[in-house]
Amino acid sequence: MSSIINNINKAFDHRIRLGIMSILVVNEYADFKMLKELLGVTDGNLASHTKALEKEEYINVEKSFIGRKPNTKYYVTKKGRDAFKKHVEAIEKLLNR
Amino acid sequence: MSSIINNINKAFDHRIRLGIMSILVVNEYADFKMLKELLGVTDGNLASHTKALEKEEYINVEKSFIGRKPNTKYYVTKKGRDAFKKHVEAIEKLLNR
DNA sequence: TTAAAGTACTTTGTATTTCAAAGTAAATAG
DNA sequence: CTATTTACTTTGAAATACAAAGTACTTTAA
Repeated sequence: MSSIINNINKAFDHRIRLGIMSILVVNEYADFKMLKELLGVTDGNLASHTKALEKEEYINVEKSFIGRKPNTKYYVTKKGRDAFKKHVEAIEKLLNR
Repeated sequence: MSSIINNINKAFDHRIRLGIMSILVVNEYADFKMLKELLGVTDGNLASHTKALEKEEYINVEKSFIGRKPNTKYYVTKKGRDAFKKHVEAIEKLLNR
């Protein structure tokens, strides 16, 4: 049952989602445009990765209008922050065996 | 062109391949059974991930018989070791921003 | 001695995931 | 106005992940 990769969270086991989380844990929030630019990904690709994290309740999404333009903000949840911490620890443990 | 996830190597961006590499960089070699047990994966799954790393020339494969039983040993290549080092540094950089 | 179970993989096919292109809708620029 | 840009969402094909089944033996044990 227990293996050396057991505590690596599948939800974070992709560079784009790892990037999203590492941005959100230090920034409190980021909007679609900011994530897109920092990560250098296409729109559709980013949307599907944020959706996956949202589904797990690791981030939440707040839609509003800034002036008359739509704006989507992403926040990490408590659950997400905790899970990410465990994930990072698991990676570090794996790499420093 | 350059983003915060740019130096993360797609070939290592999966927990199983990350696990395989982290085993191989410290052990010089591991056989199929050892990898399977350490990682807790199914046979077919392990085979496809080792094949992916082999294709990139990050590991090489040596088939022989131990007694009368087939045995497959995996070694990390120089190229693999270098690429993995860069990958690990990229992850660490990302996580400690 | 032969049947059953185990070992060490490989092959196959489906399910899931990833991704970019195209689509939508409103804003701003010319 | 019309054209382009911004800010996303939807769609569907392609790639990937995965387990189950298959192959080719070897070992156990009745």
